[in-house]
Amino acid sequence: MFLADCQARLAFDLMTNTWNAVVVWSLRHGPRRPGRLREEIGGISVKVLTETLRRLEFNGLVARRAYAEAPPRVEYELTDLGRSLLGPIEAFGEWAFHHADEVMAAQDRYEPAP
Amino acid sequence: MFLADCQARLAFDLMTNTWNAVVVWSLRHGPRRPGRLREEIGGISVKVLTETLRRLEFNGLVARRAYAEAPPRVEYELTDLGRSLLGPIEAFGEWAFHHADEVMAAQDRYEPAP
DNA sequence: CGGAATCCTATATGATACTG
DNA sequence: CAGTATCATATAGGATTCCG
Repeated sequence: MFLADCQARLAFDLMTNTWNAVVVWSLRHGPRRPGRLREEIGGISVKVLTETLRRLEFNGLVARRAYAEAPPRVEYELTDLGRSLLGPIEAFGEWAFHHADEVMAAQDRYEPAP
Repeated sequence: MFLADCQARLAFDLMTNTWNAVVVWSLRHGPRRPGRLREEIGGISVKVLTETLRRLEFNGLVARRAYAEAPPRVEYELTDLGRSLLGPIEAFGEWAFHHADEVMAAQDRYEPAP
């Protein structure tokens, strides 16, 4: 189905960035301003959040709206395309919820081959 | 549901490595030797494949079997835990299959904000 | 406030050569 | 063949500073 140069590699390029999925997910309930996104996400620098939002915008997952006010106000929200990704992302969230303990147990058990 | 330090961040750490999901997916049909994995995946170096397999092993997704033969033979296969990840991975593959054209169209349309 | 610019560091990846 | 070691590079990420 995928591997090498096929289309799913595209989806992987979208999701293998550390923050892409996290930011998409944090926009699931509606438009958000960058400052609030940073609070909700936690541990992401201004620079990386901006870069991530630009990348998501470039790929059509997120729309940016700037208002002509002072101080400036900007909001980001998911496009229809971005919302269509919430299901697959949630599938991973569900997986983690149900299997995180097994992963951690495996990590404890692990020892390198001789 | 996730963000910050919760469990789904664990799943993200598993999937945000460029090759983790690709390698798991390439093992979906059963045990594979490293050489064949490299052929099927394409574009992955020996070093990175080895590192990825070690990481998947460490997290309990993949099992390694070495046979005492000459020349050496090694096989990797998914554990039950690894197989449980195929569903979520496939969800992304399906998404890509259905939306790749929209993403590419968005990329063509994109122009940076002034 | 949003974000661009700069600098610095850590990590990821690849190519190559070498070992058992 | 499987895997390690080494080197070299590219990318990601963070911290800080400055601007409109």
